[in-house]
Amino acid sequence: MFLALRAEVEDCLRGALAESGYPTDDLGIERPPEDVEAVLASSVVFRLAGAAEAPPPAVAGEIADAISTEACEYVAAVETQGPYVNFLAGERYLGETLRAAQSEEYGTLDSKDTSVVVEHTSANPTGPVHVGRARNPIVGDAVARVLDWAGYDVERHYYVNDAGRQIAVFTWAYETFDEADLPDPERDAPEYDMVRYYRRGNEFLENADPQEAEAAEDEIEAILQGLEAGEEAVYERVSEVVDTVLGGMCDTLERLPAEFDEFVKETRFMRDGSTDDVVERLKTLDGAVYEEGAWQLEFEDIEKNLVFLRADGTSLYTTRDLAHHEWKFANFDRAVTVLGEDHKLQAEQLNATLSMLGHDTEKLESIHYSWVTLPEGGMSTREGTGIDLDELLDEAIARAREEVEDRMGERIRDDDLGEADIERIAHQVGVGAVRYDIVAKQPSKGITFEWEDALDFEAQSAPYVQYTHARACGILAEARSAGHEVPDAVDPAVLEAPEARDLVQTIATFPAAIEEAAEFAEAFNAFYRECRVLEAPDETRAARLAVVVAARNTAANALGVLGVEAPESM
RNA sequence: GGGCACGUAGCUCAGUCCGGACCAGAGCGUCGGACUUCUAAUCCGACGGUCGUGGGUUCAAAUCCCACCGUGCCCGCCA
Repeated sequence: MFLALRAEVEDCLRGALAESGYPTDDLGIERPPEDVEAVLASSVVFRLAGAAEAPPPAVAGEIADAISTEACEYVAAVETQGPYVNFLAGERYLGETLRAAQSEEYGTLDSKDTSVVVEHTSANPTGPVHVGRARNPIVGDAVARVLDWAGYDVERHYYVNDAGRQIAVFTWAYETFDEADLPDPERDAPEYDMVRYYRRGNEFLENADPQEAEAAEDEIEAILQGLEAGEEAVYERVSEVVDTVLGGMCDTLERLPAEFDEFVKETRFMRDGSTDDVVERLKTLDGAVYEEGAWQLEFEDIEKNLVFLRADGTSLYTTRDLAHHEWKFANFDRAVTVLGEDHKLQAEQLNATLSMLGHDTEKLESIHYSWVTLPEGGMSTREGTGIDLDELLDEAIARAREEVEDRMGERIRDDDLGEADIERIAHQVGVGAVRYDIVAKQPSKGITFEWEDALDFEAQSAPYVQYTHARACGILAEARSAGHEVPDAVDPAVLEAPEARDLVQTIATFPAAIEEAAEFAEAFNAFYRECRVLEAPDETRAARLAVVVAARNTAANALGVLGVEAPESM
């Protein structure tokens, strides 16, 4: 309804401006501050400073007078307040919102008939997922959910690096070292088991005497060459390592949950010849140069050249990623990639190159996030420093569980929560708090990991919104057992309490701003405090029950978009 | 050294794109209040800010421009 209201406001304003002979290119529509009753407002008068001769408030009055609300469905009145033109919504707006929000699908937008591939995480399969990387699956999964909600056909992809030097090192190390010489794994899971070889291999390459190191480098080089040549045997050796580690990493990611429709391997674009094909086309570009035995590409506004073919004839990560993106262009309408900030330069070069190859890079979007660091510094899989995502989730659930158990004693509601409920709530709240903490912050900002901040169970956190959902469910459960029906149609005039009206107005903006979950929860809690539902007179109770259903659906969907579970009790 | 981000209350952050009701908001923490009531993981109030610093543009700047300071990332025939 909010979207329809906004469209109506735009029409009214544009019409009034045209009538008075003012430009209509910038309508200046905005949300007014909380203490103003209007749903939408316009500061267009400021932008008319030159064209209008009169003082701003007078111009605002002139515009307001020129608007007729008779033809409007949702706009009930237009007022001015100083230079601002304010638009107030009518009963119909509330009624329609309430009706729309009765649907469990509330907030979804119509299909856009556009496919979009969201690539996220894509961490090298070298070891356990650590917290430094954890922003990627959480942000990526939330982006995919939002796009899905917004009507796009979304596919989630994990791009698997199974062709790089690190993987060749890993494969060599796995085949070379003996498990008996390795430390015990930190956890009983495949990636924790495997990462020990990787760490040992890197350690060896750094510290071994030059002759031994060189022999190892020859073996690593042979693996890279084998992959480049498409040798099946080499591919199988590498796959054993990659698939094992990746399988373990995915078990961890599923706990968030972050799941994927497809795992796209780099080697795929070597085996099907598309990497070679890209290389051939790159060589013919104007910016292509052959220097010191390697093929490179020069850019107009990027200082650094892109080497796309090594002197030994093998391809590089970005070369394969070019083939990968051409494949995306061929199969999807749009593509979004979630990447760490360390990939910024690479992403710029990728984009510039794709555009030189004749692709429309407007269809691509990348979201860069900054690393999560520890107070004492960064995290590294190779060095084994940092906190693993498994560890964070375990701790989050354990702390949430403590919290649930603490609260059991002072619980008023007698709904007999059993051990299974405690387990469920601890899981929902713990994981939800972690996700919310990550999603609530702009990806570009650095985060220093602190247990206390990541695991906040109070206001402005996932549990805050989850709690409103549980409260709404509680009311509805009581209503059901008392035999109260939720009415099909509601006369909004019955909703006299300002808190009820305010809540419905907040619910109305949800489709436009799904991330305003906390704001909505606040409105619900005010309603909860001031408006008794079950003890109200019949007609009022019915209307308020409809509001509760609307609120429950809004809470469930706001959480759903963030990928957080909505508990029916907690 | 060059490029890109980030810098707002003690702490964690909104607001910055598209300057206007913002003489800046929220949560946490601190202090004080509210459970005989549909879940107190809630609610109400108080305290708390040179919007990194200095210039500039404008009727108007946290928001735009310039310089500087601090932090992070990048500048590999690694990914």
